[in-house]
Amino acid sequence: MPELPEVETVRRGLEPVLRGARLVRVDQRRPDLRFPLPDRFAERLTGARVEAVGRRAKYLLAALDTGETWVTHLGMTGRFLVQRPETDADAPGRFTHPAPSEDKHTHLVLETEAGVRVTFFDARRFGYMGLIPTAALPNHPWFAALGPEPLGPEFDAGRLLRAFAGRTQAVKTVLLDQSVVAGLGNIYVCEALHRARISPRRAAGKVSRPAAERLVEAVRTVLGEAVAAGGSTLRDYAQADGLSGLFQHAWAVYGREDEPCPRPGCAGVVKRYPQGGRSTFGCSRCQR
DNA sequence: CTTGGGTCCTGTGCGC
DNA sequence: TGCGCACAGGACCCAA
Repeated sequence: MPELPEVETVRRGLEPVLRGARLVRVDQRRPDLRFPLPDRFAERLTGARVEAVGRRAKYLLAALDTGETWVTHLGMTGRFLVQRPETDADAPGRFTHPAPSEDKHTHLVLETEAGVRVTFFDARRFGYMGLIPTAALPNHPWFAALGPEPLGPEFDAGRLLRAFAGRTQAVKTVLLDQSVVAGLGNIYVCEALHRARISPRRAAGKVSRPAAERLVEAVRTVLGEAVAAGGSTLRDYAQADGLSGLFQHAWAVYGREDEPCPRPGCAGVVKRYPQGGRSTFGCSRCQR
């Protein structure tokens, strides 16, 4: 999936066109994504004005003037496409995806009063959406157990150590638990652990305080740099404007099996191995 | 309680 | 060229 940097990048792409915009047309193409869409979903969106476009963990939040928030999780392959008619006419072929109306993976098409079209695609349909009373968001099951935002002030070594305490599970696996810290996924966990020189296989409960401090710093740096680069562009992911993020070129270990470890002075090689059914990338030389 | 494994769904890229 | 299989950013659910 899009992890935190990709979701934040999508948020930044949607905000200029959705904030303050009234939704005048909503075309819902199917009754469900990963889960059933809300009852009368299109009707409840139609006519609403978007007051703010936010993000919590990997969730996009569009607060509506109806008192509800339209919540989207992109899953693995969910994408938004923004089309401004005047821009598209000047830049044909800018979008790598087929025209929304022709694509079988187009599930939702919105149009704002200003004539901007926002299309949601999701080939694998692991994504999901909800319409939740804004006041009830913090108590909703999707949000109630989420851990701190990794780029926010609540994420620090003390809190991380408390979450790790007593856990024998590998630190890599624990970091993917959204209740420990919210927003990391497979790529950025591998990147952060490499930067912090911690083995993905180390038991979470055996991470020392200095290592936890390095880890907090590494998570912040990796995510911050990725956000600044517009996220990583993966096979099924593009920014809301159809352009590419650049961070995939900055990956130190992810997708770099058998390449030399990029850490200066380290003679190791990047290895790939499964953990919990997913691929981990790391250097066995400098990560302990 | 934690932990591991299967599950949802489709597309792509590889070896044969 | 076709076929089967492994694998892909997530996270829920259940059994042990």
